[in-house]
Amino acid sequence: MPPPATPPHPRTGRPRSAAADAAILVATREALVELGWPKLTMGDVARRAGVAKTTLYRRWAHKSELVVDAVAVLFDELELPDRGSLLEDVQGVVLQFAALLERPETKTALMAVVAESTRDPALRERIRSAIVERQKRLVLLGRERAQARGELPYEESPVQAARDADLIFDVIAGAVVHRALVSAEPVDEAWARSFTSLLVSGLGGGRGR
Amino acid sequence: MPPPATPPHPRTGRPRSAAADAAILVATREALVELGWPKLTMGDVARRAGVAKTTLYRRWAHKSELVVDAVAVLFDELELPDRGSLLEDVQGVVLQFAALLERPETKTALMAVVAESTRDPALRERIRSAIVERQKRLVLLGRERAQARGELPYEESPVQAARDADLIFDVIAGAVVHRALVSAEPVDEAWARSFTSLLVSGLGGGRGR
Amino acid sequence: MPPPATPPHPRTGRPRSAAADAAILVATREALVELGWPKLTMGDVARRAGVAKTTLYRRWAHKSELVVDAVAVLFDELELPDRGSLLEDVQGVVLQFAALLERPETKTALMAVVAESTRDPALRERIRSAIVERQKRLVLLGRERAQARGELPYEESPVQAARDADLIFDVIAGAVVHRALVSAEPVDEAWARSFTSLLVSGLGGGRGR
Amino acid sequence: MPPPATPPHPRTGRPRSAAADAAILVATREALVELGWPKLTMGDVARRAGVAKTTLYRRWAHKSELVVDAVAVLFDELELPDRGSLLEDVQGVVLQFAALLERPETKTALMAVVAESTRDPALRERIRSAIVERQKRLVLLGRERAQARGELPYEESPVQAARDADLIFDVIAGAVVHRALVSAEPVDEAWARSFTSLLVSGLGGGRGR
DNA sequence: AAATAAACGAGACGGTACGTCTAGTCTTGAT
DNA sequence: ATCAAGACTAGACGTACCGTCTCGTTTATTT
Repeated sequence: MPPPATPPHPRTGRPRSAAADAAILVATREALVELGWPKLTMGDVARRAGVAKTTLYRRWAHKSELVVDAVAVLFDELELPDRGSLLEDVQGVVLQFAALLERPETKTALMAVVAESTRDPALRERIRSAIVERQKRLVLLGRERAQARGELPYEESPVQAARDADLIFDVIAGAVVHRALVSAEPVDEAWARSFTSLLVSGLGGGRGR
Repeated sequence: MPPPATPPHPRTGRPRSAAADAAILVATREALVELGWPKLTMGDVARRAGVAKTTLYRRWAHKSELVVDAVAVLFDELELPDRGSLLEDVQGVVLQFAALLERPETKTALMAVVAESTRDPALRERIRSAIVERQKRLVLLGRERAQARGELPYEESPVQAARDADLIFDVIAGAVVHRALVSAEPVDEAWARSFTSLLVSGLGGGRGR
Repeated sequence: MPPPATPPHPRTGRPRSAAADAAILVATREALVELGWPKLTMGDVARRAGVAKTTLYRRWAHKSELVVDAVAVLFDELELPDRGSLLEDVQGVVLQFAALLERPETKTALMAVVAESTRDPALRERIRSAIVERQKRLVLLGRERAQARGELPYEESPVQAARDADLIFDVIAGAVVHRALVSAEPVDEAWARSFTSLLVSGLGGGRGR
Repeated sequence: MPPPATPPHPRTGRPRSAAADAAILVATREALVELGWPKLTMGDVARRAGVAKTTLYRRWAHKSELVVDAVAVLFDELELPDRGSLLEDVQGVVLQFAALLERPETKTALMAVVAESTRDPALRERIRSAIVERQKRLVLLGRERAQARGELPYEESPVQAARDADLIFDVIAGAVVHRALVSAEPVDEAWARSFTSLLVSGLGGGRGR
């Protein structure tokens, strides 16, 4: 996330410190771990980053935008190793995602910024572009593999393919988030297996529509 | 919501005003609609309810607990009218739930209190008992009906039945919440149909297992 | 200076703490001594007084008003002991006033609030009522004594008497302040003698008008 | 005001802009008129002068020194036209001085820098040399004229002459400043007449000593 | 009827974060 | 070495809100 808010006159004057950018994001993650979202303050982040509050506000207008940028990078660590079958691939990504949501930075921050975003379109867009859209790649990759294996048919239209990917993303991410944060129950291997099985075979247990 | 925090000596002295209880919850929902979670203040709620701040804090220790109670009652309005098939029943509850999440009170408050609860076990418990557990009734009822219709088999063990209900609840609620609040896309009839179809038949379209 | 700014509804609610009033004024004088006017901050005064900033701002809207009230009481310590002659009485009060202006609280604060008052009529009025008008008593007393001793004639009209007192006050206070703070030279016994002599006898050395 | 702070190596590199010097002082006076001392900011002065803040700080180390220099030149406009008698000469200079103190630049700035100077010896010296000492010329000139007219005796020793001039300067300037800024009453012709009369004849009305 | 006990409205209290502002310094590229 | 531009550190500003407290008052139950 190097240049979060581009300055209007990029030529003249002293350039912005890239070191400050990085230090602030690191400090934000640290503060999230130690304090959690509600006790994280801009002043504290500045102090941790060894930076003046002005420097922080010059880049991020609000706490929520700063936190989105600080946390987004963690989501990029998610991977989809080929485990041989659709079922096992989904199961793997579910557990990875659950582990990510167990990290104190993300656990405390994700729902908070989403909550904030319900009243702030700019923040909503930032969440979408920095987190949501980027992670759909996992769904696309998983489907490609399953199609190559013959586990799933090839989509008939690209429009429908995109819609399906969105749906599957909401179902997987939504279920894990809801289990982990709302129901506040562990997302362990057993749950992942049950969920994956349900997702692949359906409520009817694969006995038809 | 009956008296939320029972006083220690319930016999003597002036009894608590039931009118205040109600006025506070109404005022809280009003404030949520107008201001949203982050700008809702205890002082403002007290002013709207025509009540002193003391009266408010005598009943709810924190802003988040007040909001949970104020919002929980809205979830009790969810119903599961018998529409003749499992598919249509799920579709109906999905749309109802989506409509509820479109209301400004719930939209702004639900994720906020969940976010807060990641660091506050008491709040987590309050959310679970006031919202999560109460709404699982919809899953249980839906399953009973489907079993009666022969659309679903009867569970073999009560333990497994409970686990399955939890799972299904997380999947349905999670998908809708994620679609509506995180992806910030509309939960319309088309999406509800696709989602229901996926849920009932699975990724494999009913051919798998 | 107990009630600096009267609250609008004096009956209801928790009454203001008189202890806070006193602690704040003491803390202000301490801070003036240690830091001087320009480095005195509202937050620091609050900290010293063991009081929240809110409590301070509830009573004094601006730093300058607080300082006027904190310093005014020091001026009330000025006295006019009867030393037997007009010349010696004036000399005595000049030295007392000079000693007061040497104290770090007053030295650093007096000119600062006067400077501020050039743009703030309310502050100007506060200075006038809290300091200027109260100290004119010294001129009035000194004149009475001199008249009783036959050193000065009785005034013909009360209006003229008031005007003369104002004039003499401005001359004495002005000269001492200018010598001490603007010229920044010591106001010692020798200077006090010269000044008194000039004041009583005039430039012409008493040889006529 | 020639270059206020001489650079260490006056030979090499780009020479300082004399236009900047002038523009800064003009801008400072403008800002004083519009905003007054407390709201005058270095950034604003720089903007008004069309100059970078660096350029400003290269010449004046602190806001107060800049203001002293900007204001000092106004005091040089004071004159002592020969009005024929000591009494009338003093009266004239009193009214001129009062008019100067009525100008918003000086009214707001003079007491402010004096206040600042109570804790800053360098500033005190700058005020003394740029304002106080320069204006003593008026006292010296007035005395010479009065001596030539035979209204005042010639001093016996030059040391005593200097002391007397200092005293008279403090009395005149102090009285006018105190009347105008502390008592905040108008210095009009009537007051000037009363004051001059007191100064020349003394409290005893010329009968004393 | 009087006494007791808790609830009530009002608003002051300590504490703390907010986001803005200014002082004065530093870093860039251009003159 | 100067300049304009603008980022930088440091820290005060005055406001807002939280959750607690201290008043005087009200309303019930218990004596």
